[in-house]
Amino acid sequence: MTQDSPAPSVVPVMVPMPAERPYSYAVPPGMAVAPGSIVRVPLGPREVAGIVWDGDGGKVDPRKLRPISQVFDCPAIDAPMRRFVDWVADYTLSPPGMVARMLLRAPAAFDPEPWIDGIARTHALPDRMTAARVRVLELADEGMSWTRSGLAHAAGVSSTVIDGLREQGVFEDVKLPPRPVVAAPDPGYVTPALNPDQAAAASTLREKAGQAAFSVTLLDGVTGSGKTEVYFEAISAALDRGAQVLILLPEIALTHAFLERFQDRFGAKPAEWHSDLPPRMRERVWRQVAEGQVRVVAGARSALFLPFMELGLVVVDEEHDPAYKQEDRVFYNARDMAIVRAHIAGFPVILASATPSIETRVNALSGRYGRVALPARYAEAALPDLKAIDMRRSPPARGGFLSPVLLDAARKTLSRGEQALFFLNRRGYAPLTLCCVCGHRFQCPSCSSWLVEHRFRGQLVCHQCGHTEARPEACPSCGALDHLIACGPGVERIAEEAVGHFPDARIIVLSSDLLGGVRRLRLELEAIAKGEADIVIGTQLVAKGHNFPNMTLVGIVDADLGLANGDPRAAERTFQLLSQVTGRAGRTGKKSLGLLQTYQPDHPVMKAIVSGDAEAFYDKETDERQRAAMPPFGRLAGLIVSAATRAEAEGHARTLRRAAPRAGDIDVLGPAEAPLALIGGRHRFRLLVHGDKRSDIQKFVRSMLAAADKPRGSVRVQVDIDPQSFL
DNA sequence: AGCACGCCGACT
DNA sequence: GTCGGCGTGCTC
Repeated sequence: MTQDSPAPSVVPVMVPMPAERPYSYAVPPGMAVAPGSIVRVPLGPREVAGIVWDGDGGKVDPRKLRPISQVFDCPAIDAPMRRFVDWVADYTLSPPGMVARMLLRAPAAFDPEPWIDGIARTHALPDRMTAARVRVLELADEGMSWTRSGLAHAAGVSSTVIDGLREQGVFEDVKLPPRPVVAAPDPGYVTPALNPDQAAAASTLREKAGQAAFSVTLLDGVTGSGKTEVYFEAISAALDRGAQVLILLPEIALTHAFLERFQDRFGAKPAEWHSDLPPRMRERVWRQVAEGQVRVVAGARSALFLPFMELGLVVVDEEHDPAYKQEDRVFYNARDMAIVRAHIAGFPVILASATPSIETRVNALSGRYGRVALPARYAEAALPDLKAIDMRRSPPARGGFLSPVLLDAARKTLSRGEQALFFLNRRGYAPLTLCCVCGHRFQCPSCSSWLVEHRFRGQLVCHQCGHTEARPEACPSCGALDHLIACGPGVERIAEEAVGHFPDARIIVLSSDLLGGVRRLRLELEAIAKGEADIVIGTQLVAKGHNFPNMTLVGIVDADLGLANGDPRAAERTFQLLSQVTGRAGRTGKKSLGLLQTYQPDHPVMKAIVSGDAEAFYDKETDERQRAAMPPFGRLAGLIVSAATRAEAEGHARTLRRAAPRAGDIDVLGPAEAPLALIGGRHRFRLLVHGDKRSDIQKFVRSMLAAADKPRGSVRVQVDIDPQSFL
C-alpha cells in the first residue's frame, strides 16, 4: 500500500448493532486500515467485529474515542458491498449497523483458516527401495502435496513408511493451504441435451450472463419445463468469464436433489448456505467465498449478504416465493435486494419461476426486465388433467371433508398401485375449537387468533405467535365436560378421514411440525419418492421442489382456503400455490389427475388453474390491482409496528395522522385480522401506511418518530413492500 | 442487539 | 437475609 498521505487517525466503523451511523474509532499508530477492513473494536463492555466505513466519521467527543484493537487478516468488504449495505438500510428504514450485522455472521471466519500440516518431496533419495516406498514415491512424484496420512492411505501403506522417508530427508514438512469446501465446478463438464425451446432460452440467458453488465431477465416456464437445466447454462457462461455465481433458493428447496443436479451438470457441488449449516462449515464457506475460492453458492436469502469477491451472476429460483422476504429485524425481500446488488456492481440477474409474481411479470411485460419463456413440459412429462369439484353438488359425507368424487379417484389411483396426494394448507387437526354448551371459543391470550388443535400432541397452538396450551377436558368458561368440538379440517383430521376410507393404505402426513426436523422431512420425502406410501397428506411444504414419480393424483382439499383472508395478494398466492401443488403430478408420462375441491368453481383462480390459462388470470389480476391501486402498484408502501395494545397502536396512528399529510391512509391492524401481517411476535399491532411513493412513507415514518413521545425503543419501523419498481 | 445497572418477589 | 425477574439506557 502506498503511504503518500498519512493514514487517518480516526475512522468510521460500522458496528453490528442498531446504530444510525458508523461509530468513530482511533487508529493506533502503525496500524493500517482502509474502508472495508474488518476490525475488532471495543464496544461498551465487550469487543465486536465491525467494518471500516467511508467518510471522515463525523464529530465525536474525542474523549469517547477508543482505539481499534485489531485488523483482521481478511479480505476487505468492497465498495459495492458497502454501498449495498447503505442502500438496503435506507430502503428498509433499518439502522445500517443492523444490515452490516448480516454480513458479519461468521465470527471465526475473519481470522484465516489454519494451514494444514503436509509433506512435500525433496530431491533426496532413500537409502534403499522397498515395494511400499516405490508406491509412495510414485504417488508423490506426481507433483501434488499430501498430508502424511493422506499419502499413506492413498499408497496403501502404513504411515510409518512415510515417517521413515521423512527422517531420511526424502520428504520435508510443508504447510498446505486449507482444504476447499467444495471442488471447483467445471462449466463444460457435460453438454446437456436440450429441446429446441430450452436451447433457445439457454442461448439468450448465456448471452446475458456472459456480460458483466446489469440486466434482469425473467425465466418463465411451467413446472417441469426444465428451467433449472436452462439457467445452469447461464451459470456456465458466467463461470466462463470468471465470475462467482449465487443461486438463491427458498430454504426448503435447498435439497440434496438440487445439489446433485448441479453436480451432474458441473462435476462438483455448489457451496451451501442456509440457517442449518454447522458453524464450522459456515465459517469456512464465508471465508472461501470472500477469498474467491468458492465459485458457486446455492443459498437461502441470507446468502445475498455473503462477501463475494467477484460476484457476477445471481439466479433467484422460484422468485415469487414469499420465503424471500425476511420478516424480522431488517425487513427485506432477497429477490429485490439481489437486483439492487446487481445494479450497484453491474452484473446480470435471472429470476426463474413457473408462476412469477405479479410485480415481476409487470416489470417483464413493460420491458424493464427481459423475459424468456419456456412454453411446455418436455419429453413425456405431461401436465395433469385438472378439474374442479363443485362441493355444493358433490358434498362430503356428514362430518367429513373429502368429496365422493375425490375418494373415488383416489380408490382408482391406489388400485393401479399409484400414489395420491391430498393437499390442505393447514397444520394440525382443526383450526377452531368451541364448547357446544356455552359457545366458548379458544383464543390466543396474546394475539386473539383462534387456537388450532394439534391432536397428535394434545395441544392447542396459536399459529400466529406460537403460544401453546394443553387441550383441556372441560370448557374453561362453563365447565362442561366432553363438549368441546373441533370445527373445520387440518391435515391431521384429513389423515383420520383417509384412514377411515382406506384402512389398508400406507398414509403419511407431512407438515412443518413433523417431529425430527429437516432431516426427518428429507427422509420422508425420499421414502415417498421410492413408493413407500400410498397416500400423502400435506401442507404447502409438499408443493416445493420435490418430484414424486409415482404420484398421479393430486386432490386439493380446500382450494378456496386463503382466497378470502384479506391479503391483497390472496388470489395471486392461491394461484401460485395451487399451480405448484398440481404440478407435483404428471411428471412421469403416466396419465394423471388434479382435483380441486371448491365452493367457488367460477372464481378466476379456479378457472385459471383448471383451464391452464395463466395469462388470462395474470392479466385480470394485474388489471384489478392497477385499478384498486393495490400493491404493488402504488398505495401500500409500508407499515409501522410495535404496540402492546390496540389503544397504544391507535395512539401511534393518531400521532402519525397529525404528522402526515395523507391523514386517511393509515390502518391499524391487530395480528389476528392482519393476514398481511408479517409480524409473528406477541403483542404486536401494525399501522398500515398507504402512500403513493416510498418517499412518502419515509416522510411519514420520520415525522412520526420525531413526534412520538418516546422516539427510541417503543416504536419500530418495518416495511413491507412488493414494489413494481424500486431502483 | 447485547450487556449492565437497578429495583421488587420466592427461596438456600 | 440473598438469587433473580426483566424494565431502562448506553455503546464511538
